[in-house]
Amino acid sequence: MPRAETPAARTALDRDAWIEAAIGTLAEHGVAGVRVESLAKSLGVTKGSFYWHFRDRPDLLAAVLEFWKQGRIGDIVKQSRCEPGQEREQLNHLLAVYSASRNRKGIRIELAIRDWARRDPQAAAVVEEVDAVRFGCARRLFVARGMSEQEAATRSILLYAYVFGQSLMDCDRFETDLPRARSDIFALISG
Amino acid sequence: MPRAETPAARTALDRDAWIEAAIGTLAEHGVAGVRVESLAKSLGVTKGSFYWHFRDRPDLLAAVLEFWKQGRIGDIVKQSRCEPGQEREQLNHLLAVYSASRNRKGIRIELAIRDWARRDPQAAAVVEEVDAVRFGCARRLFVARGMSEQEAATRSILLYAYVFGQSLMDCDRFETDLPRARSDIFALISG
DNA sequence: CTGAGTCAATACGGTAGCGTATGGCCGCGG
DNA sequence: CCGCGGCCATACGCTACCGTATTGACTCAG
Repeated sequence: MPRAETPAARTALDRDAWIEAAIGTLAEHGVAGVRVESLAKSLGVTKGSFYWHFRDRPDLLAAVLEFWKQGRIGDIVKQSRCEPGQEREQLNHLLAVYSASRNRKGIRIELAIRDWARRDPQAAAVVEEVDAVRFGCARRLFVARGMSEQEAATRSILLYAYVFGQSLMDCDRFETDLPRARSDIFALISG
Repeated sequence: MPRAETPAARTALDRDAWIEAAIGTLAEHGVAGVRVESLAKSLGVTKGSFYWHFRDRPDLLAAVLEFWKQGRIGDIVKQSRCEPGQEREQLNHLLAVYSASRNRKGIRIELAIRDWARRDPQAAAVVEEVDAVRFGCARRLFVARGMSEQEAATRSILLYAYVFGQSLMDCDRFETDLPRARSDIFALISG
């Protein structure tokens, strides 16, 4: 089976393979768990390959952060764009999409990166950027519904705090009628 | 300076010293960061001492979990006890006490343990126990204010999700008038 | 056909951490 | 004063990593 890609494209692709593998183990074991040799084994190669594509481990981690940042920013602007008048539905959509029940993998990645950010300034900067964009998107939706800037900001904080906080807990344990609880909570947050 | 303790008391004390040191680095570097040799160095001894007091590293980590569990359960029942009629104030008190602005250290420990719990069943079980007790306390306060079991449960979920979620974010970046935002949020959650 | 470029395997030295084994030191009961 | 148990130090072997250096295989252009 011949390779269809040009050499340049192959290089780029392989970097991405490493990055995606890294994100996988990041989600499962945290930053401390992404190690070049175990990554190599999971990819079926040796680290000889790794040090071809990356200068060193920090280089890979920086690439992971960049990859994640682009993905998250792209996602939030897509998920929060809506027709005028549909803002409330769109907010509900946001809550659903970012909740832990769907999107388990994404949540795990998110939590791993936020944990990482607590110790690494690079990661912290990326998380801050992503948060700022998300916050702006939510705020815009609230304002479009006629709320004051103040109230929009407050509700946006509550919204994201709730989303991330929920992902830290196992709500299923406490509430049997979770769908109803969620819709009640949505009503509280969204006004 | 002679030691006043009996040998038995000394042993117990030393175990606690290791546990507290472990919790310190747990807060700073996560579970992966608590290593017996670096812990020993920070305590001014060698690991020869460690393996006297603990069977191995997992033994220490289990002790850390137990210590934390007892502390958290004791704390929440204390913080949520109140005179009849004071329930709303007590809920506000809870929000204040568990928010990140005060209690930084506690929050860091909490987050580190929750991150740990995502990969370790032992830790997960402890977190679940603590969460259940906390949830029960909050629910009781809401019910005492005359809410239905259903609504009390829903608001309790929102309350804790907000508290933990907020500790994951740097809200200061988004909102200049944070005190006002907080009191607005409290009003939304607490009804 | 050959030389350059791409990607990976292998082998190496170095560090950090775990757990064990063993040997001291020191205080206390006999 | 002796011995013993509580507490710690030292030394060791082992594994898991990191990063480098070297070499090899395979591909293409000229």
